[in-house]
Amino acid sequence: MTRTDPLVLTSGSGPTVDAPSAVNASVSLLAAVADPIRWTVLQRLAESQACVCNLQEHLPIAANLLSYHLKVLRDAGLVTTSRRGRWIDYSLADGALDRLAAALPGR
Amino acid sequence: MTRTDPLVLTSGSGPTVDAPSAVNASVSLLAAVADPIRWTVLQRLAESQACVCNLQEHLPIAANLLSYHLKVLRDAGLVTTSRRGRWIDYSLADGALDRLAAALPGR
DNA sequence: TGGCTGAATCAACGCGAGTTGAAATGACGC
DNA sequence: GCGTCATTTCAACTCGCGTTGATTCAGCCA
Repeated sequence: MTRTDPLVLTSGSGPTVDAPSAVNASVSLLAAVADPIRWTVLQRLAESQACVCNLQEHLPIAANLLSYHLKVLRDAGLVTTSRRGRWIDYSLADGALDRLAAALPGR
Repeated sequence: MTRTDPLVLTSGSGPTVDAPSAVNASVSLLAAVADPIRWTVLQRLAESQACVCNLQEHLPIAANLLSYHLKVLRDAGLVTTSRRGRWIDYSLADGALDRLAAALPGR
């Protein structure tokens, strides 16, 4: 199980910053990317937006499984959707790559 | 379960790059960071090296649990160790932050 | 309206990561 | 030698993520 309680940290210097919220935000963002399917989807969306059927052509997985992972990316705020007739286009959310880079430790 | 079989991708353009290995390398690297404890350890090691006992002062977790997460970071090649008398110092591996940045999708 | 397609949702299941407690290893001082 | 401290390893457990199959929803066309 991934830790759910606060995980209070005592920073050596400074007014005891309650890092947990910032840490958990970064970690949940990184966890959304730390999956081969979701990583591949983001990589592709970084090139250009695409509808689900288009993403599916390049991923040998069931449609509902892809839909599940797309929902994870949506919940993480990394991708946005727009319906185009019968299809739904997915694209990278504004600043998604910047948010990811900022979520890495050591900065 | 996280997918273990190849996950063959068909790239729309180019000579059908067998991305799996590159994808899995990036994903496993990101998975090592996508944990609050390991994220916090890396954040601290990015400031300066530290012995386990030092890390432990700032993390309200059992010693063996910290040791487990340090092993994960070691196996990921993100940290290195050096024994100093009775203590073991952990420090960021060379280029660890660069490797992490390069593991993000969209580049 | 009806049937068809693209996509999301629901209800399960299985396995593995994270956690725990106890035992083992290694290094120092007496 | 013995005892203690710092750290790792081992065995067992739990719980959640990823996966699956079936169902539901939304939009198009005849």
